[in-house]
Amino acid sequence: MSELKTENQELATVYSARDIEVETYKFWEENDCFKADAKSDKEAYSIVIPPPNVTGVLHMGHALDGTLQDILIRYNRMLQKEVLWMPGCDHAGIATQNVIEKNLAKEGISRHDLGRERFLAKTWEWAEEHKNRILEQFKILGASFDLSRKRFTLDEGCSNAVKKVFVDLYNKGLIYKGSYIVNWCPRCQSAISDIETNYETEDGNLWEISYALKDEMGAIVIATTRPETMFGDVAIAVNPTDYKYKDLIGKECVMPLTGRAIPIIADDYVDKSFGTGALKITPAHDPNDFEVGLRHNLPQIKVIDEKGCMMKNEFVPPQIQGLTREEAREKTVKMLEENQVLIKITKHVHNVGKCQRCNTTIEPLLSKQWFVKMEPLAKRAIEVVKDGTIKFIPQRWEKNYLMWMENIRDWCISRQLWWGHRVPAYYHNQTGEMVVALENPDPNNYTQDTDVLDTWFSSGLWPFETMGWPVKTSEDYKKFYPTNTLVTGFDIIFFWVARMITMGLEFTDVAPFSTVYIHGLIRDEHGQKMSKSKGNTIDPVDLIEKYGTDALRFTLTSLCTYGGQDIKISDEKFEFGRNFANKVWNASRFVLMNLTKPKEELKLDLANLSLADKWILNEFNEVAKIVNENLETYRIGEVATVLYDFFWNKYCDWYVELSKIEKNEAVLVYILENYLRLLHPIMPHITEAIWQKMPIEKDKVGILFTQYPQFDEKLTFKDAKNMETVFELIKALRNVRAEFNIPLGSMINISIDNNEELYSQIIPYLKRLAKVEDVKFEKNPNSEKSATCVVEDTKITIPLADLIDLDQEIKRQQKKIEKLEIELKSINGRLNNEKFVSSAPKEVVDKTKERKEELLSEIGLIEETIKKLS
RNA sequence: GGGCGUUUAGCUCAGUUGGUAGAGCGCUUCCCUUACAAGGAAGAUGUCGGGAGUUCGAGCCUCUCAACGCCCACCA
Repeated sequence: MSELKTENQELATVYSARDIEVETYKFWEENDCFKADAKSDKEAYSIVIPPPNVTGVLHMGHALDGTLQDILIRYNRMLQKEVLWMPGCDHAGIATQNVIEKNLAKEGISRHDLGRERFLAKTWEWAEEHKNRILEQFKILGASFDLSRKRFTLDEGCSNAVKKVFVDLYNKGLIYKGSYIVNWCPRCQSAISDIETNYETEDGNLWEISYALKDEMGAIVIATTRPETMFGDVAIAVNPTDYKYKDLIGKECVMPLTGRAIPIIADDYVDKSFGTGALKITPAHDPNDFEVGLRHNLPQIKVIDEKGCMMKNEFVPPQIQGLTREEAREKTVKMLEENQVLIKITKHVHNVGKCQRCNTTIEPLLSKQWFVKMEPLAKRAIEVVKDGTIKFIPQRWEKNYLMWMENIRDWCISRQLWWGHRVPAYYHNQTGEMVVALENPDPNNYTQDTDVLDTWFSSGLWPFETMGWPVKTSEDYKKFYPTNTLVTGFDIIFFWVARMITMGLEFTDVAPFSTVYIHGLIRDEHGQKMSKSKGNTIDPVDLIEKYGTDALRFTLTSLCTYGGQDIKISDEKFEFGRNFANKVWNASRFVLMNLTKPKEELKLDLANLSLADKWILNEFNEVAKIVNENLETYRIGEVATVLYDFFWNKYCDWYVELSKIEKNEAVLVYILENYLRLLHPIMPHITEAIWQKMPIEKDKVGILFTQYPQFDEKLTFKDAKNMETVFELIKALRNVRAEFNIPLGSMINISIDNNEELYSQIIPYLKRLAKVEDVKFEKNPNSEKSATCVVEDTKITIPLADLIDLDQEIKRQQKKIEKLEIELKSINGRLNNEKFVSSAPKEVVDKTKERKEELLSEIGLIEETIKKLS
C-alpha cells in the first residue's frame, strides 16, 4: 500500500492546499480506491456522469456538476455501499465536426476535399488525443469515478447499442424516414432538431405585395417577412370567416414577376387581423405553410437550396437564381417595386431561428430525414414521473418536463454530417430497396445511408449502454443498473434527461434512475451566462491553483440552494472556502500537536465527561443527524452551512479554546475524527490528509471508506445546553470589558448571585476566557462603582472602581432594557389575546409564558441595578 | 400567447411542515493572547418589493399589482 506523504506540511501555518491535494489524489489512485466491484454483495449506488464533449475543456459548470456527483458518491461509499461513478465522454457530433472543419479551413481545405474516410480518420485521431483530456481534468476536482470503466459514446459498445436501438425502433414502426420540413442549418449543412434551434428577435420588415387576380380586375394584397420565398408560393390563403375576401376564395391570382397562377384558398390558420389578412403559402420553406399545404393537397416547390442560395429552376427568375437568401430578398423587393406591386413596407420585429451551434439563420427546408415517433414512447416517460418512480429535485422541474413531454413532437434524428453513428439503413445499388439492419446484408450490392444520428441519440442510451447493454447478463448491468441519481443542469432536461427516460423505459423496461437532481447554472457576478465570446468566464483550474480544490468544492457547495437557484460567482467568493480549509487545517494541527501521547489511540469514556465535553458531543451528534438528513434530501448547500458553523463557531471558538484550560483529549480527537468524516464528501483531500495523521485505529485504507457518522442516542446529553449559559456569561463579561475599555492585562473580580452549582464548574474558564481574577458567590454584593450584567436569572457584579463611568453604565443598562421590553411587549400582546391562548398549540403558549417570566426577571434585575446606580 | 423563477442587512444570498429574521463579505472599536491576521474579541445594520386577504400569529399560505430574469410556443 502506498502512503500519503504530507510530512512537509506538518508545521506550515498556512495550509498549502495544492501540495496536499495532488498527493492525496495520487494516494487514492495508487490504492485503486475508486474501482467498483460488480461482484460485491453490498447494496449498489451508481451515477453516470453527464458525458462532457470530447471537444470540451473543464469549465465551472463541470466543476459544480462534478462536485455534486462526487459528494453523493463519496457519501454513499461511506454509507458502505458499493458505488460506481461511471465516467465517459460524448462524441458531440456537430460540435466536434465544426472544430475539425475549422482546423481544416486554416489550411484552406474543406472536408469534401478530404473525403469522408480521410476526414473521419483525422477526426478520430483528434478525438483519441482529446478524449482523455477532460476526464483527466476532472481528477483535479477530486472526482472519485472509476476510470477503468471509462466510456465513449462512439466506442464499440455504444455503437452496438445505438444500432440495436435504431433497428428495433424501426421494426416497431417508431422510426420512419420521410420528407418533411426541417430546421436546416446552411452552414453546418445539416438538419437539426427543434430544440437545437434558438429564436432571436430581429428587426425586419413586413412587405405587402399585390397579386393580381386572374381573369378579372382587382388584386389581393398579402403580407410577408420573406419576399424571396415567393417563388415557391403555391397558394394565397385567407381566413374562411374573413368577409373582405369571401368572394375571392376559389379564384386564382397571378404571381408577380413570374406570372404563375395560384389558387386562393381558405384556412383557419390565417389570422384576419395580422398584416392584410391574406397569406402566401410556401410549403417548402415554412413549417406552418407546410401544414397548410398538406391540408389542401398543394404542391411543394423548393426555391432555396441547402446552401441557402436561390435554386436554378423554372420557378426562380433568372436574375435571382444563385443569389444568397439575403441578396435575393433585396433583389426581389427591388423588382417588385419596379413592377409597382410593392404596396407597403412596415417595420416589423420578429423571431428568427438560429442554429444552436453556429448561430446561422435556420432555413426551414423540405428534406428527407429520419424521425423518431415520440408520442407512443412519451407515454411511459410521463407515467414514471407522475407516479413518482422518477423524482425531480427541485420538484418544479417535473411540471416543465411533463409539459414538454405531453406536447412532444417527432424527433428529427438524422444529421448530414460525417462524425457520428451512421444510420444503419442500406440501399440496394440497383433497385434502391432499403434494408434497416445491424449489418450490411451484402456489401457488394448495398450502400449504407450517408446520414449520421443526432448526438443525443447515443447519449440518450448512456445509463445502460455504459453498463454493458444490450448484454443484459453483463455484471455491471445487473449490479449497477438502473442507476440512482442523475445530476445535471436544467438546460439539458429536454435534450438529454427526457430522452434517457424514454429510451431507458423502452429498452430496459425500467426507469434509468430514480432521482434527477437539477442544480442551477453558474453565472458571472452580474448574473450573465458565462461564455468565451463575452469574455466573462472563470476557469476552475485557475481557481483551484489559487484557492485549492477543496476550497472550490466547499464554496460551490455552499452556494447550492435547495431551490436550485443559479449561482453567481466571482473570484473572491472562493476565499470563503479557502479560509475554511485553512481553519480546518490549523485547528487539526493544533489538536494533534498538543496530544500528550501523539501516537496513542484514545478511548472515549462516556462516564467521565465535563459539561463542555457533553456539550460538544451533543452538538456534534445533532450535526451528524442534520447533515445526513440534508444529504438524503439533496439540501447540499445546507450541509456546507451546518458543517461550517459547527466547526468554526462551536468546535474552534469554544471547545478548542476551552481545551487550552482543561482538556479531554479523547473527546477532542473523537470529535475531530468524526467531523472529518462528515466533511469528507465535500472536502475530500484535506480530510483524508489529516485523518491519515490521526492517532486512531485505521482498519480502512483511507477516510473515504470509513463509516459516515450517524445520530447516536448515546451521545445525547440533556443538560448539555447549560454550557450555552456559560458562554453567555463569558460574552457578557467580555462586553463589559469592551464597553469600558478595560485592557486584557488588567484582571477583574466578579460576584455571582445565583446558580452557584453551574458556575462553580467553570471558574477556570472564566479566568482564562474573560480574564477574571476572583469569583465570589454572594447574594447581595456591594455594587457601588460596579458594572453589572444579567444572564438569565443571575446577576453578575463587576467592581470597576474608577474605571466605571456611571452615566455610561446606566445608559448601557437602559439600552438592554429597551431591547428586552420590545420583546416583552410583543409577548404580552400575544398572551393577553385570548384567542392566542386558546387556539395556539399548548407547547407554543407554554414557551411564550416561560419566555415572559425570563424577560420579567431579567428586566427586574436590570432595573434594580439602575436604581442602585442612580 | 403559455409556464416558471426572483425581489430579505451596504453587497452576495440562506431561511425545511406558519411561532416573530440569519450567514459570508463589507463596516465600527479593540487585539500580532505561539493553531489559524486566510486569525481572535466586542458591536452596528432590515416597516422581509407594494397592496389586500386567511390566521391568535405571515418572510413563509391565498389573491392582486410592480420590476427584473428564464423556459416553451413561433402570427406570415
